[in-house]
Amino acid sequence: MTSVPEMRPFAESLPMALLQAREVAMRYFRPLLAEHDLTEQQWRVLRALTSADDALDAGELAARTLLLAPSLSRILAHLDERGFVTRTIDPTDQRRTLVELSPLGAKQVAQIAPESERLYAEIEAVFGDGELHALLESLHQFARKADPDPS
Amino acid sequence: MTSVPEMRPFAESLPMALLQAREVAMRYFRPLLAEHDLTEQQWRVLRALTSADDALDAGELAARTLLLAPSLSRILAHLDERGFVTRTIDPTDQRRTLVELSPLGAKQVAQIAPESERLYAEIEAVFGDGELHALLESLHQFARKADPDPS
DNA sequence: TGGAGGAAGTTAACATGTGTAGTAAATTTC
DNA sequence: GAAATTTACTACACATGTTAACTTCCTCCA
Repeated sequence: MTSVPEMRPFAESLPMALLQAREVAMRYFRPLLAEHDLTEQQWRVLRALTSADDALDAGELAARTLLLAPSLSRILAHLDERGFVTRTIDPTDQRRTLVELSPLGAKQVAQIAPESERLYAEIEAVFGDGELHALLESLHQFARKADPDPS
Repeated sequence: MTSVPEMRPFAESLPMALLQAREVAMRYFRPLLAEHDLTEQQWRVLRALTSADDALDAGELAARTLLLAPSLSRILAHLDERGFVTRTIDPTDQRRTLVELSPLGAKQVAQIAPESERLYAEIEAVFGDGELHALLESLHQFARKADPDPS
């Protein structure tokens, strides 16, 4: 009989709790994104570019969207095909690719944003405004303090 | 000029905060899993079976690991090949597949568990024991209260 | 100054995630 | 008791996660 040493209950582990919470949150947004034929990751890219309000190089964009470079590369190819972003080589450093939201891409974001905000407000309402902000603060603090490699 | 309506800053959104926090947490465990040639998802399955301490049907296992049935199906095929789990048809309900941790699988878990617990303790130490428990409690509460479809 | 070493990005290969459709066994319904 | 429904799993298609290899370009220093 191979007995397993004491481990905390699976369902109560931090990684599972985070995954479960994210799953719950994303259930609000998935139908909206599906309506507009956007994956979660594609939306993250459009969102990050909107928030940056300027061109970003691929590395910076990867960091902000928490995507790996190879994934981002493919995603950008798709978004470029659909006309939502433009890619240009940085003239000051030709290794870098500058990514910018196109007018069509901005239009797409503008079309989705209101409904997205409505869903976010729904989450706030259900969970409680104060609780949500406390959770966010706790998450940010965790990311700051626990990051083993704050690159 | 297509102006985008007010949206909360991308980096402060709940889905990104959850993703970022999970990313930070997983950075502790990935090297350990890689050493043992296990993906995150495979480990979730082994962990869930260990925690259950009994055979689970595929549906229940999918629910507990937050995996979709098609993903779980493939993962189980791989774990079966490696001899970590066994799959048998439930004699009392032949629709169901019962999944059980094999002795070899249990041995594998037993080999990883101590180091995993050590890493978990490291996170507790860095972030603070109280803060971590508060965060976990908040995450569980969010999952309970905000789930739009508590199946 | 030019070549070694490093950095940025892409491509490739394989596994998993996600959604849709299909299949088989059990259950329900009439 | 047979058709319709339910339940669980499987098959397939496409997108992403992950690692490694490769290309091109930049930096730096002997």
